[in-house]
Amino acid sequence: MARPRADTFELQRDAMLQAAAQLFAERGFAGASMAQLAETCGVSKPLLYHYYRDKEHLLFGIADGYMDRLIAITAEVRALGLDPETHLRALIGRFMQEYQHSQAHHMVLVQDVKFLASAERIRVVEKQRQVVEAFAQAIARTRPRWTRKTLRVPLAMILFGMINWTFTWLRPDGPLAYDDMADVVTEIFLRGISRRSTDGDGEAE
Amino acid sequence: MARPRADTFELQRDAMLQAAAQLFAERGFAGASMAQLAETCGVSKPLLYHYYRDKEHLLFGIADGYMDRLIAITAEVRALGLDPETHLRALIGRFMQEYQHSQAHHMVLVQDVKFLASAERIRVVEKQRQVVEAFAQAIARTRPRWTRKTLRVPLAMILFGMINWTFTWLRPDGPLAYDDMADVVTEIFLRGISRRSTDGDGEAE
DNA sequence: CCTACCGATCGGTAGG
DNA sequence: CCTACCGATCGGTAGG
Repeated sequence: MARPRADTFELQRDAMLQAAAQLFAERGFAGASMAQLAETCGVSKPLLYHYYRDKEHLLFGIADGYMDRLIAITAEVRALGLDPETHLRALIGRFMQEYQHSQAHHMVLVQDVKFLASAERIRVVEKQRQVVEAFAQAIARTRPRWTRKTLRVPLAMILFGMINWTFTWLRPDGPLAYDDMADVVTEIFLRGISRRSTDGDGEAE
Repeated sequence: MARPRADTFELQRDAMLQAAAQLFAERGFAGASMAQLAETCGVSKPLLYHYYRDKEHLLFGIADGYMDRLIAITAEVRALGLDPETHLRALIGRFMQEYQHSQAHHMVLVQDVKFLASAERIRVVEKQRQVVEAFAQAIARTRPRWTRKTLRVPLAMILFGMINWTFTWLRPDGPLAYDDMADVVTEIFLRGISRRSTDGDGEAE
């Protein structure tokens, strides 16, 4: 009873975060103004500051919340208990599905995290590390015998390159579907890391 | 005799462009100030404006000049007259070598081209299209029989993802050498697109 | 939750 | 009349 508008509060807060993600993605964090954002949201600038302490707090909300979503996906897929190759396929597929609806959030994550203060930036980077680790593990499990330890993370980053770079060219309303892209990427990557490739030492079978 | 300091002029101009690339990469175009740049260069702000009309002109110089460099590399490799697979290997290798020394330029290209006015942005994007086309052609030549037309450019973008994403994680002074990364990427990609993969229609052999 | 403002700094240019 | 360059400050706008 003390806070009858709690639901509305959260909805309003989230709507502002979505609008901020869109604006930051378009103009960059430094290039976007709080006045523009207030206008987009149809509220006054002071009201914006009622929901978020400052501009950077909006940025942190976007990046941190998005990373929580990506970490949740890795956990959901892990809970399915799939065999290694199906597991990796599922990870790639689920991520591409998420990307299709999170273009703004992802662009903010890539280009604007550097504007966060040290403590907040470290929190976000640590969550990114968790996601990379989930992929590195999934990759390693498909080729348990040969993967060189030094290539564990680089292989994951190569895979992330293939799917994350789509933010520069793939459009949700374009001719190539995200699901098809996921299939193509999965095929290329699994074939690419198959027996003996990318590995020259004695651990190979 | 009329312009005895022409050489100095070009050197000074280029030094400013390098410093601007570094600063824009670190703080973003909108987040970097001309005062900071002038200080970094050890010159007055008005002198900066003597060499470059305005802030955006610096940005255009960085992006356009860098694209000229990348286009030149595709032309140099093409002039070698290599067989298809060696040609693609050479392209990847030469690009990774260039990337090792052009981190700032590439980050500016990816994150700040949106700040260019329409005409300048279109000029840069057109040069990017030329580089993508050079890669798409090189890829298609390695698998002349089966590559679906709809995947021509997407395959090139997948390859660019693998090498361009390195700007988010690979360090020139890190444990993994750029040359080794080029080898790993080339291996994965060539294996990945080998016979029948990523293609389900009758054109496959 | 608004109008009305602030200290500071922005990109760009004046006179000399 | 050109270039190369300075100290100081312009009109506007940023985050708050």
